Amino acid sequence: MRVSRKEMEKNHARIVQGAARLARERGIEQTSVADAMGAAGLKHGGFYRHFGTKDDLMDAALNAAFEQMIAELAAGFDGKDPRKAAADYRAHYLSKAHVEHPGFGCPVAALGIDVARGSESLKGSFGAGVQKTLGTLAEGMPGGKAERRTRAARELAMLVGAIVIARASDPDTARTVLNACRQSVIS
Amino acid sequence: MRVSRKEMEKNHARIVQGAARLARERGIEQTSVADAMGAAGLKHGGFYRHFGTKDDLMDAALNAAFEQMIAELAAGFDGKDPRKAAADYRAHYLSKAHVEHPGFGCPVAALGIDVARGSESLKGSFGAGVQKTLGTLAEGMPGGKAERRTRAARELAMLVGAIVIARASDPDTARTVLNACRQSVIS
DNA sequence: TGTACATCAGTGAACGCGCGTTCACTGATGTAC
DNA sequence: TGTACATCAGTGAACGCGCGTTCACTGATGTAC
Repeated sequence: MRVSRKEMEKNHARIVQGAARLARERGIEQTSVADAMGAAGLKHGGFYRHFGTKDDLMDAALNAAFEQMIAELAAGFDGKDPRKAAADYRAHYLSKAHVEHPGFGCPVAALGIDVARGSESLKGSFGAGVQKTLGTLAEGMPGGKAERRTRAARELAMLVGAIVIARASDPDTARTVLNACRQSVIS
Repeated sequence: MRVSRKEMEKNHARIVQGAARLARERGIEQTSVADAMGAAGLKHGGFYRHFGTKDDLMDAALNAAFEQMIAELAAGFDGKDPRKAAADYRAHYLSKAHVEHPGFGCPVAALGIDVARGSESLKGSFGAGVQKTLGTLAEGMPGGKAERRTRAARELAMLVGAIVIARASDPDTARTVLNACRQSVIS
């Protein structure tokens, strides 16, 4: 039966958060509308009171995942030495926990290939998220303004590639690549 | 009707090659058995004369994609200055053509996330492919033996991350990241 | 504030579709003599 | 080499299943007075 507007907004947020987690764990196509509704404690029938299509949900979920990551990243830089913050973020990003729990991790590493196969609108949201990430990460890089941004882009590419490879490989190969990237000098 | 053993082997190879291309373009789950058979000029009904399950086909397709990439990579190193070969490979890897045509490109960048969500056997094949790739790429890196391998792992991570981000982003963001990685010093 | 009615968030059944897999069948290939 | 038969690669129809989406219905919420 009908719920209050406040309750509905909470449900909406729970659907998006659930979809953001499930999509990062299983993939966009492998996360069904019923899965996302179920994660919010609802049945699938009411889905279209919240979203026009599954694509709309996944766009919202992608944005939510980026917001989460960027908030964490920004918190790490807040009032701290930017060089140290960048080094800490790398260690955190390349951690065993991040490799093993994509559902709460970086959407670039978890959903990049899915988004590449998706709609232009999804790619727009993804690109915007990447740009915001680079903006914060650049603070921790050495050099002038343009140089910092270039280095941030390189750093993000290495981090994303390392996680993608680690998740898709046997434990030995994963360890090799993660260790190699942990030792990389930020330059 | 029945075809000769030689014809059957050719069909088998065409199914695997077609699946290797389609999986890299659309993803493993998004490539149907009928699609792979169709790409080989066959109807879907005969599939199970060639493979036990769809998973078996995708394992073969993944191995074929790695073989292709490693053969290309090795050819680039054959009899040439290893430093120059590594630089050329990077330029080739980060090219517009590679971003736009995943079907003939690196399986790490095209299928990494799919494999991460797949079976352990798929991850074993993937890890082995990564190790072989690192072995060749290491020849073009500076330093001692262990150092070269570490640098190769970092280089591959950056290349893979750059392509994943470029494919999933708007053209502006893609260009930013690709250019940043092209300029990176091999160290 | 209290009442009467309209609204609409959520439910559960139903739809058409594409999927992986199975199977009876066909007829060219492979083999035994 | 030639013949007779067994084999089996490929075909097309069929299966059960899960998917995204639709819809009639329910009853609590929101609103007009």
